[in-house]
Amino acid sequence: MSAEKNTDPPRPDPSFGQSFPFFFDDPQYSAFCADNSLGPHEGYFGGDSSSYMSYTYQYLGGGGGMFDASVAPSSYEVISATSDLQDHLNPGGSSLGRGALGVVNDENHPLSPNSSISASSSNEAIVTEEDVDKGKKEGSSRQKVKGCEDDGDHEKLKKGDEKASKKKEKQPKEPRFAFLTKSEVDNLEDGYRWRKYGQKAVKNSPYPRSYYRCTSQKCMVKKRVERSFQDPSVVITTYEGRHSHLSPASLRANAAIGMLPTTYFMPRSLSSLGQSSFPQTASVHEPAFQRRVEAHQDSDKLQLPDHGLLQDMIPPFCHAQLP
DNA sequence: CGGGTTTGACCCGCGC
DNA sequence: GCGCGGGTCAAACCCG
Repeated sequence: MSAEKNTDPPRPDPSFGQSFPFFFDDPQYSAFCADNSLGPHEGYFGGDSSSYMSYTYQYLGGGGGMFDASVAPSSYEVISATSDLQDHLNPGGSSLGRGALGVVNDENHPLSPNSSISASSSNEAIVTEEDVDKGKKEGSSRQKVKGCEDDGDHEKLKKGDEKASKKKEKQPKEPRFAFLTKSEVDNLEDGYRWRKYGQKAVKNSPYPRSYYRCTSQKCMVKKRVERSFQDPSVVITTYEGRHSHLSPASLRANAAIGMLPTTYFMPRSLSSLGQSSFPQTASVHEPAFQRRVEAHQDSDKLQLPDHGLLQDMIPPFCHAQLP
């Protein structure tokens, strides 16, 4: 995509924070915590709107990061994906304080009502009910629900029929995954091809929000890109849905190095958390996750919710590898 | 010419 | 019921 036009609001000078090393060699590909501190990276994973999972992990030097260098973005730094997305989307609201990796499933909200999270580490992430309520309010927006399934038939229905069908079959929302990224460019290279289909001014923010769809046929994945009002150097990218295909970049890269296209990298901290010197926490309300996490709590290990889900949702440079 | 972007109009659910 | 605001559509435009 060649460039946002200069109709965009003035870009802040990129003030990239302290970075720390990943497993890949290219020094461009680095990441840091939202507070620019080294150390564990925290996140939340949720299964549905009434569940969530929090975890903490550390990028271990030389062990592998969360990022697939072959398709990693080249001009920005991933701060984190966030559960305080709503806060960034809601300028003026109180901050949750930390960046966090999050699946924003839902009725547009990453966390369940009455939920609270605390991560026991040097990077504490706390989500309060207040935050949840705020997020709920902010997340009151909704999307049109297409009458068509994933059969790739994007033909427009007649307005009337469309309306009717929309009202009836309220499809469950696709899971969402939000990234905070320090970048001077809004539209981050993530290995997939996107077609912009809309742009809207964001209330209380000078920065517009752009809407993209995956250009691949039959792939209904969307992403929203906007700049944080609170920190204009931060780009908030929200992915929605699961790619039904591999990313072109991933395919290219894997072909180049003779890998199977389904091979991804996973941080050592995720594949063998027991080796991490940092404490991990996992608090989960969703039963399925709860069982799995509890089973690992004694060993202080973290269980990711669903690798398949994550692989489909997370941008290719962030794919997790099946253990 | 095909594919992507721009942008105003439109749709729709929610809150008041 | 109405207005607001987020999300989407689609025609016009741009560009390689």
